[in-house]
Amino acid sequence: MEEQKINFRSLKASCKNCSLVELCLPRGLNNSDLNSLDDVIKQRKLLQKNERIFNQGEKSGCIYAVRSGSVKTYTTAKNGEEQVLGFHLPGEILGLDGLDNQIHSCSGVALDTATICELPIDELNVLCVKIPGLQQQLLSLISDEITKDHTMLLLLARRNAEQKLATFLINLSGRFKARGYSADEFDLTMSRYDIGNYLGLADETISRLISKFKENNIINADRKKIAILDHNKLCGVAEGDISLN
Amino acid sequence: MEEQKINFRSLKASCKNCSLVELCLPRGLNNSDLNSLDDVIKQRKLLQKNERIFNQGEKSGCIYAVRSGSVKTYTTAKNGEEQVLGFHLPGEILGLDGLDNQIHSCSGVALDTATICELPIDELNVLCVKIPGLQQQLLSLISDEITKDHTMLLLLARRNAEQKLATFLINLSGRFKARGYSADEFDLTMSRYDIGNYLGLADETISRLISKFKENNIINADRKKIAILDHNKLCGVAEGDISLN
DNA sequence: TATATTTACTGATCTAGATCATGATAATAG
DNA sequence: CTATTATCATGATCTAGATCAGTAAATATA
Repeated sequence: MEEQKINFRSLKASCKNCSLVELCLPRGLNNSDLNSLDDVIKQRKLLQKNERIFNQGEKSGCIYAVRSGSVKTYTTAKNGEEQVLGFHLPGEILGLDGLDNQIHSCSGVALDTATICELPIDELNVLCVKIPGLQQQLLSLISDEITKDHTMLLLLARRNAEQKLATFLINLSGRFKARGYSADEFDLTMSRYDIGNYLGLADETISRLISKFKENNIINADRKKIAILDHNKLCGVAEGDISLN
Repeated sequence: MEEQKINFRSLKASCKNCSLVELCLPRGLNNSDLNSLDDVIKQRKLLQKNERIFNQGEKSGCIYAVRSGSVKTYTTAKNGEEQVLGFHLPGEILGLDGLDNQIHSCSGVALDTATICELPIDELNVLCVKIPGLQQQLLSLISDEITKDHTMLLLLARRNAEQKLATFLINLSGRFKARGYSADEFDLTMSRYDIGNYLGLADETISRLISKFKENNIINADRKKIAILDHNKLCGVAEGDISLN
């Protein structure tokens, strides 16, 4: 009974026929290498909203790829308060902070119904020796992660609320586009509170800014539904070239 | 003439007899592995204050270890403004954002007279296959870097000015201690401006806070000279348990 | 279907920290 | 040794965004 439940939740899918092959870890690998990678992937899990993928303080021995849905990662401070570290879309990798196979310093949780691929680090390392392209791809992911964090430090330290939210929306838009979705119309899976937490702002500020962007005909928004009406202007706000009334 | 100058600046030193062996990349390697690592290290450079180690937008093909002195890393935004990403003490590694052997997304500059070890990434990768301990150590450094960045995101997004500066001082103190220096008395090599930039604060705020910490007998400070008088209280401020008048 | 709970929006008020300004001290250059 | 420049400290003022408060709409639960 228990086992059947687990089987039901592990999906039969492979990197080889995954549409994310050009965005995700397997990028650039040939067919035979893809098969080796598929052998290593422990299972693909279907997660419901708010289900955890991995937990801060625990050793999972895996990194994770989002296959569908969306995920947020966050750290919990000593006093219990949370800091959202990122939102992750299909094809994006999370859990790199545990890549030395030690405990994770953050947690990952599904923001909606999501499918996750688990990649055991030990087996991945063995495979990296055999497949140089995989090693390269992994290094590239690490560098990207560090660079992304640095960009975020700049955003948090030097930008005002308008710039932060505009940058956030432009970034999301670009990532949706890269995945074949509309760059101008999309649904947010995270709450205003999560966005505010991520950007170092109060959730009220996020609401107010969304209203302000609407008044200025830069975006349209109805709760989670977002439409970008004027991409250039939004970029102007993000860069600080335009300051709204 | 030119060549002689370069020779003069490259120092004869090896990981094997470096006092930082237990803090730096070679941690945990045996003597024979240390020799292999020494063979890979391109050169050790002596840098004067304000000399660059690597530049944002350039491909250096190396990661770097601080052997003596101190270093800051920073990104430069499109509009030219800088964001300090970190200050680096002896035994610490920088340049991991270029580990995929692509261009660096930040720059590194000496804060005072410093010695730097250059580690060519390609050769390091080859060596990692031969020396599993080195691979493990490198992964550990990467995970630490990502975790450190995440901690910094939390600090920037959720902490007030007092907490930020107190956390900064405690962190520095601990890193000095780990290197065999006094945890309670040390010299800052960076300016108030750099500290403020790093913590997302104005330099005036840093000056004011240092004065406030002095008034509360938590620290003593005379320009760059810092003495921590009450470590517990400083921790209390960092945690937000104590709020100063 | 009714009720409770969460999420989003908006107004009023407050304050932490930015900004502007000035002087003092230290480091550096000439 | 003196002049110049960078760094640091501190006062006065201002404001972006937090906090507090209340309502409305959507979602979840009974």
